[in-house]
Amino acid sequence: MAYWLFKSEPSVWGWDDQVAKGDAGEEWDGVRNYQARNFMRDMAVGDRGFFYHSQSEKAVVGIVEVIAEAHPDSTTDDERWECVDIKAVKALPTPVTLDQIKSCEDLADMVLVKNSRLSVQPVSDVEWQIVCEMGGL
DNA sequence: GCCAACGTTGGC
DNA sequence: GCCAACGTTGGC
Repeated sequence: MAYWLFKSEPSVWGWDDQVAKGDAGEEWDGVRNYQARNFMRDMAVGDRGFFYHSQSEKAVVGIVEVIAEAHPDSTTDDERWECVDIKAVKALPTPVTLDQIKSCEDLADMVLVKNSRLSVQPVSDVEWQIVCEMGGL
């Protein structure tokens, strides 16, 4: 199983919105970046991901699960763009902030730190474990 | 609100 | 195919 990180502006689509969708989940649409799209193509049903709030909050707030593989993005007719469906699994007891991640030596190589603009990114097994622990899981 | 970093577009 | 111009993102 692979791990990922999904970034969103909470004012547009936040963790609460994701939770409200329940097990039905929602497609992660609106991605218009090739790198991010390619990562979504690599995802498999059952993969887990962090849900990250950018902008004012800048913290990992929850865990999601991929429930559908990449398919055409329903928000555009441009067939270049695809997206997966994800559902909320559980909130982190304590959100893990970007500051915390940056101040942890073992997380210095996280894509979140190195390429902050990428909205969908891979997370290594080790990074996953560390952030989960920091979040109280 | 500013600005740096990055990706994309389009002219040549 | 290169590169300048532009738009967008996201941290500060």
